[in-house]
Amino acid sequence: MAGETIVRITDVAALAGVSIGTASKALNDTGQLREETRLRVREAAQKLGFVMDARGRALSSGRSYTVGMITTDSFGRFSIPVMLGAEDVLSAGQMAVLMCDTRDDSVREQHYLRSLSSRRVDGIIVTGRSSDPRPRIEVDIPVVYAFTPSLSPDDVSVAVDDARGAEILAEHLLTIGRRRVAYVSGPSRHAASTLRAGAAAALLGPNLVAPPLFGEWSERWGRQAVDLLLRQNPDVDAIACGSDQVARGVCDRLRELGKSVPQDVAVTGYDDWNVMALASRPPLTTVNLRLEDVGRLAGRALLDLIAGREPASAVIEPTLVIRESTVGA
Amino acid sequence: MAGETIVRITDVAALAGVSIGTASKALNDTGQLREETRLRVREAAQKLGFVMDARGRALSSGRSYTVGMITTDSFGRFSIPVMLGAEDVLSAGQMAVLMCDTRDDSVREQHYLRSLSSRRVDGIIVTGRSSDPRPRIEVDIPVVYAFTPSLSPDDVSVAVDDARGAEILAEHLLTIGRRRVAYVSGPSRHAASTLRAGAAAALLGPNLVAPPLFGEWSERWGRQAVDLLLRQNPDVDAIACGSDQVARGVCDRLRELGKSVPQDVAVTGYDDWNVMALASRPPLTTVNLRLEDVGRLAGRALLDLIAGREPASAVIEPTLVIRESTVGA
DNA sequence: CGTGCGGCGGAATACGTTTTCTGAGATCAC
DNA sequence: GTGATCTCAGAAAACGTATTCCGCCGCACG
Repeated sequence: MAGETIVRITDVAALAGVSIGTASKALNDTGQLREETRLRVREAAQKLGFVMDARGRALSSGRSYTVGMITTDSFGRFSIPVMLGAEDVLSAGQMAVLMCDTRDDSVREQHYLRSLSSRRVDGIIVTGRSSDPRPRIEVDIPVVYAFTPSLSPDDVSVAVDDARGAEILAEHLLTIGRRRVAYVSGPSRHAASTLRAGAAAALLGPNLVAPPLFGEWSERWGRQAVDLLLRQNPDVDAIACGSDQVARGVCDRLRELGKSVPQDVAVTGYDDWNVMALASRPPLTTVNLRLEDVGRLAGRALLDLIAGREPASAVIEPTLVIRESTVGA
Repeated sequence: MAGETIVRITDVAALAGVSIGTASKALNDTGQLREETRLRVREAAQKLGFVMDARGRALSSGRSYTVGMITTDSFGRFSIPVMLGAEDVLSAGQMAVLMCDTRDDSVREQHYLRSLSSRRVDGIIVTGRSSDPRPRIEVDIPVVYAFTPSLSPDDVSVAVDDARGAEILAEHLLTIGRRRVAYVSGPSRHAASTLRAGAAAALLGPNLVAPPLFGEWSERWGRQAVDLLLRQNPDVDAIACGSDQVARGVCDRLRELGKSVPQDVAVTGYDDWNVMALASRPPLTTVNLRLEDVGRLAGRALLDLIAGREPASAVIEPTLVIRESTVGA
């Protein structure tokens, strides 16, 4: 175990009394060998503590068993769960993952693409900060886009269903009997932001008391929005927010004004970011984007692509998470 | 550019009219070649868009130009900045980084160690969730511990100076004239937690109005702690907290009780976690752990180790970040 | 008893580099 | 003009594995 001289497949073959080609076949479950021979080789490998040299394998098989994970997000709040999910299924498939944080810099992106190409990775997963689509990357190996879909419909993307998330929350508010709903969104320049606001508005119809308010992704904006809103619509009975951060600000301000949540006003967030959704008073009803599932699916799709199959793009439906900000404690 | 047939060093050599060995030397700045020859080869490589095949290189040079990054932290709040810093200097050194998230599972850790060993990585960076030391990993290649130091003093570790961070904050509170200070810490089972509380207490001396309070890393605990504290010591004029989360809870509760921060009570956090420190009302004075610097230093240390040099362990001193929770707005 | 066939394992080659060793030519001292 | 010294570049041997043939053996069949 601790006798640390590196053991090659040659050594395994010698101990098992077979040729090195045979040893290779035995260890990889390829070729046609008697079961007994396979076993003998495996035992020899076991005994010697053989770990295959990935370099040799990569060179001769043409497969590096390595994939690149490119993110523009510096491993932020959204890309991390995606990466964890992807890494989970990839490493179960014996793939190693090279991390590439481009920081939204195209020079760095080029650098990483060269590095990955030089390493002959079997494929690439691309993810990022937002669910807005991005330009495709031009390489001739398998690529899967996760969370941040590709603009090109020919690419394989695993996205989240942003509109559906907003609808789920709107339905929930209607279900619990709210009829005077307001929508407090993030910045209008985010496609996801307007998409969600639009979907919610469409579903709420006349139950929406005012046009969606656009601002920023912050608690401060949530607090400001409450003031704006109550001035025009003092009888609002629910506020759907574009993010958990905004929702938390909304809750704080409502409490300060003596309105009780959810009795007077129900509040919903978006994202199920624990540090916001659970710390809020009261904890937030929100939707969970299932980003780990997005990552997992993307990982599987990439494995499929590498194996020569043709996975389809997919859209993951978020799930409703009900907490005390909409249903009485 | 787009004529995508893979180009090998052989092709470069042919175009430059030299042997493949010569081409290799020219591209790697090794051996002795006429400058003109080097140039000729480089131009040929340029023209053909040659990118070196890392597999061949790894096999024949013994260097994979790849390092493993092992974290127990699922890429959490602490490990991420560390990884970004490390990745920054490593990728500048032409190293690729394999990500390995062990999720605190020793089975997964073994799996990753096998994978890294199989890939013949040049070195490993180990990081994690807390600044508490951890057992070393037993491999015979260069390893540097970042943020989470190794228990063994023979290993190279880059750590944060936890005690010093607490002292800096305590000094700051004394400097602004506070003389009745309380300390609200995290869980006592965290070494870092007790270490910081101890260091602050020692420096504050008689200016500490009560023994440190231990609880958990949450806003809720911060709010509870305020109630406990004011019952016994209604005249407290500063509360130092074990984390920004706790401090935010403290601020919220103080405000609810009609105490103004910082006029009545100054509050300090710890970690400079933006989403807490900046969102708090008022924004928190805290210490920044400089985790990216920790990562960068660790990366450089690893490069040194790989190059055969002998870098020393280091401790990074946190910096004070002054905001409105201690100095009047 | 010869022919063909199927199951099994070995030999050889390929993968794309780096690196060491060797030798050809040029330069220099005498 | 001869031998020694240098400068440069090529030939060839690694590195560790996968894979493609090829041939051997034993068996069934005619």
